[in-house]
Amino acid sequence: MPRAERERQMLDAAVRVFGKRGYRAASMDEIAELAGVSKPLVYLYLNSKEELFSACIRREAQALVAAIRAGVRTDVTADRQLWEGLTAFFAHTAERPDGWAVLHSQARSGGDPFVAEVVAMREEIVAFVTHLIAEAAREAHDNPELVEREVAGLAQALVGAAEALAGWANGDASVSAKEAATTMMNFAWSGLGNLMVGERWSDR
Amino acid sequence: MPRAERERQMLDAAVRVFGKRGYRAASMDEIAELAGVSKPLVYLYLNSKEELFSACIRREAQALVAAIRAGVRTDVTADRQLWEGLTAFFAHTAERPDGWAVLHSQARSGGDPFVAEVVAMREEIVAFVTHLIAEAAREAHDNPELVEREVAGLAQALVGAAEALAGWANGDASVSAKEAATTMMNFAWSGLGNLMVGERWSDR
Amino acid sequence: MPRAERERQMLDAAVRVFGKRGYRAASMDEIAELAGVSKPLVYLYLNSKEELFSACIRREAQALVAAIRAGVRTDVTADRQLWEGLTAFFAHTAERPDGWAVLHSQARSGGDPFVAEVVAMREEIVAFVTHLIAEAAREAHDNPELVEREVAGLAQALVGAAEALAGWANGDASVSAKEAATTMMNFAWSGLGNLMVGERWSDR
Amino acid sequence: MPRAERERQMLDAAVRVFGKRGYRAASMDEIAELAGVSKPLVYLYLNSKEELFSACIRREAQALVAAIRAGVRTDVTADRQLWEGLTAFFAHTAERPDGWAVLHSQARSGGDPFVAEVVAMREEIVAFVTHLIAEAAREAHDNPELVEREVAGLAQALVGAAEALAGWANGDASVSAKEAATTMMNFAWSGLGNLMVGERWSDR
DNA sequence: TATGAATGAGGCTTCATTCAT
DNA sequence: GATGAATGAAGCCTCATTCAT
Repeated sequence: MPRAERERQMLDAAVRVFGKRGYRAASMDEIAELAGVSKPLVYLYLNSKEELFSACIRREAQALVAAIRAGVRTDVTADRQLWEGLTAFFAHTAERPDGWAVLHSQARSGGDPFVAEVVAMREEIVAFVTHLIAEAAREAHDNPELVEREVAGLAQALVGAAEALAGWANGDASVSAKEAATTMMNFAWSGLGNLMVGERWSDR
Repeated sequence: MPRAERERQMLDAAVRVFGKRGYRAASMDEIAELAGVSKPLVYLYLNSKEELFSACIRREAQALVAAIRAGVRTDVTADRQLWEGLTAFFAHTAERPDGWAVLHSQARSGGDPFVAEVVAMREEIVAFVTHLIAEAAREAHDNPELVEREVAGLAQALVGAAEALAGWANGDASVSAKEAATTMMNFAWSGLGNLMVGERWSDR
Repeated sequence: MPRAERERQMLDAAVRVFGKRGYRAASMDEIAELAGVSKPLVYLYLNSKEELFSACIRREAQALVAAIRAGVRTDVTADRQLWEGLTAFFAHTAERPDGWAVLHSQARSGGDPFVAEVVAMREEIVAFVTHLIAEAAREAHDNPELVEREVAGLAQALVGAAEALAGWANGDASVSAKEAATTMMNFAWSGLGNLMVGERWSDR
Repeated sequence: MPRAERERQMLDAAVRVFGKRGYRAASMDEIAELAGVSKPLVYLYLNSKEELFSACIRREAQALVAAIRAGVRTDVTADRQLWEGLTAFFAHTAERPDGWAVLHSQARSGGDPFVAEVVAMREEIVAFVTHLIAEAAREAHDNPELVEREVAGLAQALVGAAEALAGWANGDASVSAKEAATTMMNFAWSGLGNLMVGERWSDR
């Protein structure tokens, strides 16, 4: 069997096991068995547990970012772009729960090198959101009161909210990607205060 | 030395080590040494690594919930209550970073029993937020369109956003609890759409 | 059982196993079993295979040097001192064959850190021999032709000859320490050329 | 590429790696890579690590013995023959340091089968030296006091001294083969006692 | 109350070796 | 003649946990 395919099998297995057990609790034995190969082969191709975990993080991070990019059209209004990005995000995390667990839960507790890798990906998404907020401000004739520092906080909050909703939507509640995205837009775009008086965000 | 104080020392050490290393990577040796006692004593008082970690989670969860409760007056409007709760939350997590790391990062990757414990605490906070949102809806003459299922999502999103902001405020950026809470209120109460046109939430 | 005694047991076992098998081929399992303890205890007391081997080298080197020093009186002529030192050396290596194997055969093939340690010990002995040769030159009214560089070579040769004789005397042939020392003196002090014409060195 | 040349390449690589790392620490991977061939080819030609190491020992041992034989004329006096043999020995070990390391340091710590092989070579050299000493005794009208057992010891000592000088001359000090051989002759033929009073051995 | 001494179990990693092409 | 792909076996090391005092 060619090397590339074997590597994919191994990464699939590793993402599954790391996602369920965490970095430390996962055992190379279990990963190798799930991949259907012997342990030495895993080491021959991926060198060490640490590099294997890094490879998982990188693969899943790139897949997630790519999915979001693919879901967003660039010739629509900022709020619409945000909605599309959120929809793609919820759809992707629902489709690959173990990959999402690796990125969201496990990479953060594995120590500095892994945290750095997942933080880099998160920064990319945060930057995208920040850009959308700035775009929206321009569309609304540039609100000068929105200082950069505050925008950064808003973007962090928005991403954090989406992350939390992803866990909730794919877990206890069973909510479609579009529903989750709409909830996010009502929350983040319209704001609770407006929701109280009946104003909602709508994708039409 | 009385047992209660010894136990507190051990829990302090355990929270510190678990917070920094994670459940699996933490070693009972390091905890005992940091606590200044011998390992058998740790086992005598706290039985096992698993129970010790559970005890840490419980203690930190109760402390966090108590801090939030203590910060919220009940005789003010719902949005004001929310602001006070957020302020208390950010202040507490800034004061006890290791405790917050245990609850937020480490407990989630330690396996089912621990996840359950921290989920229970989170539910308590989510319930409080849910209650506030319902209260607000009542204050605004009961907006009948807000169905329960959607409120649940909104509460999850709000809590997630706050969690993300906590990490951001105490980490890279250095933001005071009040600033963070204000950012949250602008984000969650006013909504980005309104911010764009210059409408902000204010605590006055 | 007190720690000091356990450590001695472990070092005894380690010297035996390292001496027979060499650094790489020796297994911590075999050492622990021969010492009558579990492997973790070996690690608790001696940290790693590398440190354990170093400890063996140091202990055996010090014992050998001490034995030689103890066997040499300082108030006799240089050739007599040399004879006494050689006798002590052959007696000691005959008594502790595994220790001698560690120093002579195994430490040299274990890599730089170990080589350095055994080289240091050898330098000590070479320095002692060098001193004796200089002393002898003084007793013979200071032969000015003996330049320092040549004395160094002579000392190396003498020590090398003794090392080779030790292996031979304790191995194939069975030769007493005194016989071996006498052979060495005939060889090194009188020289083959003189032996040919019947002149021997004698300890009387 | 013809088989003979490929085998030579492999042995060259193996001698280099075994000489530097020792038998156990050397890896077939490194040897194959240094030889520029794939591992299965090494096995096809040389069967196993053990046989490969044996082949290295045999090749280097034969080369050393051949070099010594080639350097000694048989129609000169015994001491002159000895001097020529020593010169050839020092020159050869200086030229092939890895080969000498294999024979001197590594083969001895690799276990019985290898020790036997290198001991056989050493015996050959010792026998040659023994023969020279007997020859010298005959030249000096047969000193009857030199019993066979003692001659064996003297030959061992002489060979050991030369081995030690080889390591010293090629390592720390930088001494030419002729200088080293002369030092050896002063030491072994004249004896320290005579050196003290100014009598040296000379090759003229 | 408190600890020095000790271990069973398990994980990461490496290596000599072979097979199918 | 030559190799990419693959593995059984074994070694170093760590850790949660207990016992005797």
